[in-house]
Amino acid sequence: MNASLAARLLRWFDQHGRKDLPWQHPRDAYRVWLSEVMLQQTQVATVVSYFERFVNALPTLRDLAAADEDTVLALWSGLGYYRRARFLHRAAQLCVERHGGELPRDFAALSALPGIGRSTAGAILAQAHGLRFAILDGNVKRVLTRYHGIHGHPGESAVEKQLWQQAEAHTPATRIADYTQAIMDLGATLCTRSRPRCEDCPLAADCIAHRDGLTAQLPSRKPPKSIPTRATVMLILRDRHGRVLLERRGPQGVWSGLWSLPEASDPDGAWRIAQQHAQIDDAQALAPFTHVFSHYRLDIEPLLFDRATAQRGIADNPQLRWCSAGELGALGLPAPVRSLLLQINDNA
DNA sequence: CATTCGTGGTC
DNA sequence: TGACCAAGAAT
Repeated sequence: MNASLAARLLRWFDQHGRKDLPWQHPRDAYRVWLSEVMLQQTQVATVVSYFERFVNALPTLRDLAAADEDTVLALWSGLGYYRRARFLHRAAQLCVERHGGELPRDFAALSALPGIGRSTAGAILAQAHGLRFAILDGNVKRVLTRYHGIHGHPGESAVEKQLWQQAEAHTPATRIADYTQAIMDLGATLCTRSRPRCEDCPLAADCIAHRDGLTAQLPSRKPPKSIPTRATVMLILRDRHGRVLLERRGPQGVWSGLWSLPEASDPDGAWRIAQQHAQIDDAQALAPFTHVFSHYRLDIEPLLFDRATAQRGIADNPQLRWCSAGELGALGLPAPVRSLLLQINDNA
């Protein structure tokens, strides 16, 4: 009989696991939490630089709680899923109000905080405090569906329930933090979605998918669904000093809370809106492009109104601001908007 | 339970 | 080059 899955994973981890990730040194609750939230639906290679910049600017939970939202969103800008940043910020403030400025060590209190679900709460308790809680992220799902030969998309509740059950069952009594890291490392480095390196895997001996040649079929794909296409005109109002008019987006919907360009549904509407904000004489259509979200694609037509003169009264509206190129770095901007404005500035 | 949240890399 | 998807959670 083979040694337990956990024992084999830990032995493998001691030799091949990742031990230099920036959130592992030091491995305190705040840093683990921040890393776990950044890593939701986001790969390690993308997160590392964001993480280092974030903890450098806001080294402690109290620093985060005391920061203003623009600072937090600017640090998050480009990472996507901006609701994560707003939840993170709010959760930090709740910790100061209710938990003495620290993350609670209690599962219920932890997972009651915004942005912390079952898996993230388990990861924090396991990695920061060595408590026996399971995680179930994409890596663990991939490892367990293959190891146990579980069919059906992991998003289905019945499948997910089964996976949680296995995740709990495999979690050992000791070395919880290492085990948690080990199973994620296995999924990230060996048990990858395409071309898994089963020849190096410590679990291959009794892995059902490996035995039956099903590693390419598991985990089961999400049933395909077509996504709609939407269209928008983005207004680039630029004054004689090169400043551009930005508008803060509302709390709901995509890019919530970020600074973006004013939008219209068509060029005529764009002219109307432009004239509300500034005196303008001409518009120049820039090259349209498409931005793809996970649930729809957005066709963007940028319209440049150059040499605009700001109307009076805009200063009264806190959701509007004229911004120089140098100020953009301190603001949270959607990735395509930041890219667009950089191009404009390069050509001007 | 299905939808809504970004972005960049991979094949 | 376009479809797919990666350390999920909230509603």
